[in-house]
Amino acid sequence: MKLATEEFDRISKALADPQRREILQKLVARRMNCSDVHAMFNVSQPTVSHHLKELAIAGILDKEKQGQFCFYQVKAEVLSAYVTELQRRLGLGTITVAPRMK
Amino acid sequence: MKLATEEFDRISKALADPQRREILQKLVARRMNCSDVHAMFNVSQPTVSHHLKELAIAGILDKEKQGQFCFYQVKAEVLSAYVTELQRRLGLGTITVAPRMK
DNA sequence: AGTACATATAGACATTCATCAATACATTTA
DNA sequence: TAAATGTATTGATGAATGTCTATATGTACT
Repeated sequence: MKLATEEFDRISKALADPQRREILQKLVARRMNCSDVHAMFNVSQPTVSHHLKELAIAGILDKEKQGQFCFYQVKAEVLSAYVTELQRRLGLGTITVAPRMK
Repeated sequence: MKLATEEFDRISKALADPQRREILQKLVARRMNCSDVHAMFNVSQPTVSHHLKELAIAGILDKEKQGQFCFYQVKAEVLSAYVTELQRRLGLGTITVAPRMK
């Protein structure tokens, strides 16, 4: 999977905010809905919703609505592609391992 | 080499700006001084200087003064450590290859 | 000394952005 | 239908930031 420069930059920006990065890390561990995430951090629900949206727009989260809940899930292939592209741009070895199963 | 969370976040931020990222990529190819970099982009010299400083503060550039020139060089071990830490946080395989020789 | 060149700093400005309170929208349940 | 719950949107606000011009600092050369 190849990332265009705009997608790459979008992901870089999405990862640049510590709060958003931490939210993402929680979602790496397990798929969750918005209020689950909200319960884990000291930010308001709209802020969580906003961060999840940014991550989804960047293409690294999948959004799945189930009734009144909205589950967010990491798109491991995109993250993997991002790291690969990052390595390439940084002149590092490009051996990237397939994402862990969950 | 292990990166603390603050260092990790600092690097993430440093990579988040497209202009700065492009400057970094040029420096991956070869060590350069400020005006060399400046000649490659349509931004002012102070802006280039600022970006180089940010990259240096983040720990991914080495600054070496030679007479009136100031050479900047990529610190490949730090970049490598960053990618490794990123993979870890994203739940991706952590096999990271040693940086290319130049 | 004085000029030219390389780089950094200071200060200003516009834009982006993380955050919040308030509210709207949607869905479930009593 | 009404209340409760989950999520998204709106609008505001303060802080961070990328960029510039002008200037300072430092170094080399004549």
